[in-house]
Amino acid sequence: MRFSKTTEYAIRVMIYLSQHNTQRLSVQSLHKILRIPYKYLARLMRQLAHAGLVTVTQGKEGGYSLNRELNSIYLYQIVGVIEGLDSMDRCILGFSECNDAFPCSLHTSWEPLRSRIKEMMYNTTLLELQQQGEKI
Amino acid sequence: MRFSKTTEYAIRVMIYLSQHNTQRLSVQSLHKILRIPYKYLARLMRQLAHAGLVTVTQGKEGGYSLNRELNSIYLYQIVGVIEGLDSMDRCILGFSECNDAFPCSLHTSWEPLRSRIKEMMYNTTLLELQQQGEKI
DNA sequence: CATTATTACCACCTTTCGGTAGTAATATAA
DNA sequence: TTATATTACTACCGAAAGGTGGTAATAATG
Repeated sequence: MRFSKTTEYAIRVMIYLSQHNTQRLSVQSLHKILRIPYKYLARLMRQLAHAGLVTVTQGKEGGYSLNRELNSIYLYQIVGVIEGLDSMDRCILGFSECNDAFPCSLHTSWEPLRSRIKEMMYNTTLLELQQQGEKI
Repeated sequence: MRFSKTTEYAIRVMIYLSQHNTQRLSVQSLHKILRIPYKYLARLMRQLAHAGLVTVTQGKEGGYSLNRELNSIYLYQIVGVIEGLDSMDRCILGFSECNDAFPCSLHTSWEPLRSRIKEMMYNTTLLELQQQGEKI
């Protein structure tokens, strides 16, 4: 019951970028600060850029920064890039046929929770997260 | 944001056993009915037996059945066998230092959801699940 | 123009998860 | 007591996730 490590990385980077919104940050510096493996992070950043969540500038002095306003980048979008959006609609037991009319045994217990999680991800932007001001 | 496939298997098997509580079921039959890979399921059943969730009888006519009353086997125990109990207390971003006093940026958003999920797993027994009477 | 700091790209490596195969041990039943 | 249906155990296989290394392309700056 968790995000993949890559999704954790993605969220952490996006939050960090939102806390340093005006700057352009290199993979090197993000790697050092967030302690995410350099090459792996480099690939991840390209993926986020490809998905349009960040902009990238090549060459010396280049790097990454957010592509849009903080309040227009939603948590579900970040998760969606890595795990796919359907990960948030999935039956907890993995049955593709599971729905309210033909529920699996866990459906009644899980559905309200699933829907709250989804709601949270669809309502939370980087602005809210940035305003939380992590202490960690 | 999901259980591992193995955890899904484990829950499905336990629910099936609870629906056929009096019987002793072989891996062969469970495999055919639930369409879980035979040898993989065999190993999983041994794991569940080792954890004390099911009892096993060897030899011809042998097989598995629940070890305890339906209302004394909790969902968290099944998940715990496969993913470990700490999976339900884990910070959503993977920070071991994350807590209410020193939260990560997602903590405030995630904590209420995490705690509801945990609550559900600690309050749900096979009895409730069996009574759901899945249509799938 | 040469140097340097960066991203881009590609191939590979390692670990974990899911899955398979074969053989030994066990117990029932004919 | 022999055949058979089961679990037990161990080793291996394959795919996916996570991680590394090297080199080319790009662009700023001296």
